[in-house]
Amino acid sequence: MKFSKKRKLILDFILNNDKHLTADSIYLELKKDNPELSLGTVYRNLAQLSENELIKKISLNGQIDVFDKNLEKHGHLICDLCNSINDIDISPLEETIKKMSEKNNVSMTNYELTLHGVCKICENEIKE
Amino acid sequence: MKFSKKRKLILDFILNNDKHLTADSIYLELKKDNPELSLGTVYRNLAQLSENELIKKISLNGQIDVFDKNLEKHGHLICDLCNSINDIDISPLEETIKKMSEKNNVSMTNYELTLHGVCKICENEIKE
DNA sequence: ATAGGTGCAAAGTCTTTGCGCTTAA
DNA sequence: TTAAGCGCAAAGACTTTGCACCTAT
Repeated sequence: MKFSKKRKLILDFILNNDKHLTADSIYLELKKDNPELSLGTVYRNLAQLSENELIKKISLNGQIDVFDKNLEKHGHLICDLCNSINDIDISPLEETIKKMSEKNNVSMTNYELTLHGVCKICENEIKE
Repeated sequence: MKFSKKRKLILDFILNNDKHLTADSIYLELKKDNPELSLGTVYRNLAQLSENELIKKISLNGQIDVFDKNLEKHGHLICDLCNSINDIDISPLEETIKKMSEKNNVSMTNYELTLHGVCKICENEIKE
């Protein structure tokens, strides 16, 4: 994989960002300082970078794909109110899920867990 | 909610089918005997029926939504080879997930678990 | 030198929607 | 009767792709 200027730009942006980013949000943000950047390039790079496991592609609630710098196995919490996405540790489930796949007689290659609820920030706003 | 002929047609088809169906597959299948059926109607009915909890909308791996007659809480196994979707029992995780949401300090409303791997049928084909 | 990357715009896929007609309750 | 549903076709949202030019290696 070649490391073009655009590719570095996109990768750095993701690595230096704590949010879960959509292709479009990356495009819009980077376009501010790089007006010639095209959305197609962003999509092509996100595909390339996630194939090469430098970032992680997450298909959560259908609609929009989101990209994550956290390559570790983890779950997501999507807030019902603000739609924010937060990573959660799912190591406590690891064992049970493995057993489950054995019980179902399947050789598991991967799994995804997504919780829906109200995030801490929104919870606090309600209390006020 | 009114129970029009088309709505009954679509609901019955889902309830009498064991597969996880996409809007398009429902449309194509029903159109055979109901040539005037339109895809918009299928989408509108699927939305309506799942809002009223007669069927369940499942957004799995991003792209396409799928509809399920199984209203019980359950997980899904998507086969890496044939892309089939099978329901799996996730009751063994219930407790741990609840604890996890408490630990993360969020009021959980729902969760989804999807396993990826090789289903029994494909597994057997490989062995042969 | 050249395989791979880029911008741009067109096309693709899935889903929603506006409109005038139809139908269940 | 009338709110809700329908067919149709157009539009939306997100993503991919073809092409001619450019650039990292």
